[in-house]
Amino acid sequence: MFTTGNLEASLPTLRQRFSRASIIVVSMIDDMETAKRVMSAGADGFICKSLPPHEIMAAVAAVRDGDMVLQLAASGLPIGETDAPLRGLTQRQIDVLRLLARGLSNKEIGLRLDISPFTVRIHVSAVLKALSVTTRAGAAAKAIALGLDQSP
Amino acid sequence: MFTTGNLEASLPTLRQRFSRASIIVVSMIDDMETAKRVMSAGADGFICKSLPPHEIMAAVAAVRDGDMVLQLAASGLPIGETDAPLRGLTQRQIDVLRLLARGLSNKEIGLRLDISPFTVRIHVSAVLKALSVTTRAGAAAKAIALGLDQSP
DNA sequence: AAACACCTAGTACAATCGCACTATCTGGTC
DNA sequence: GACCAGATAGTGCGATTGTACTAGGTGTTT
Repeated sequence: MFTTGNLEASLPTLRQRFSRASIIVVSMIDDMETAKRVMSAGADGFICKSLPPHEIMAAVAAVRDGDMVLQLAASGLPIGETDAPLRGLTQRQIDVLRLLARGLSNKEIGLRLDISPFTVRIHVSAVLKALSVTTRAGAAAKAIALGLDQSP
Repeated sequence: MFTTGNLEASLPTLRQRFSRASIIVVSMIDDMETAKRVMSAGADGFICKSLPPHEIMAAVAAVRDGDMVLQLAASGLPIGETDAPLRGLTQRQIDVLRLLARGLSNKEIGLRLDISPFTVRIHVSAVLKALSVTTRAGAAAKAIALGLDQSP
């Protein structure tokens, strides 16, 4: 992500040095001509920063997934809503996540919740998938960010 | 990379949804207070866009490598390292911990810091011992509780 | 020079993790 | 009844983790 101005000159170099990165320009400028020039300079996306956060998020996600995005406030077409990550979690999964975020192993969580460690693994896998992470450290970080570190 | 303004509100969500990404804010605003607020919101770096392109490039590269960068045009001081609220940890251990707390594996951390995964394990073990935990999920939780991913 | 702290890199090993399956039971819905 | 979501429990397997060693390099301190 980037902004225009002097930085426009840096775009080709950026594109070259970080050829595998996604570059999305978020600018206060809401002008199609500027947008196209920026895209030509090597950006994968251009979005006006006056747009609501969830649209910016959607644009970032889209670019990360390989899409090219060019979205101005004047011609703003909606993309999608960002859902709260906790919405998709069941109560049991939250129970597991809370203990996971304290550093407990599957076996320890199982003892605490009085279920088999195998079952804990099922819940942990679901939690990782729901939070879009692949490790429990990442899940713990998100759990803390969501305020799940409080004692039950 | 990002810009301030409305986007500041998007940063926590961005940090959450793209927990493994590096976020560097490039802003026309050249103010320490703003910079610190942005860093607290989840950015890995803040740099004034009036700075010359090569400095911006260097900042981007540094952030990609795991450093935290806070660089204003006015106070030209090059880099504001994360001053350790984590006593007993070396700078390298903090580097590792910060990446660990985002869910990166030892291999990924090694690639990011350009060191062997074996060396990463050494640092991780030291971190776990220093934080009195036995798992990286617990370390991630403590790291966040200690404000590792924030700025004082 | 010697001691110390730190970063680096490797091997070895047990334990755990994460994923992909199958399977049963319950409760709610169409 | 059929269907589905959720919780439970298990096996199998490759990858990862955490610990315990050895070992070389750098830089600082005494």
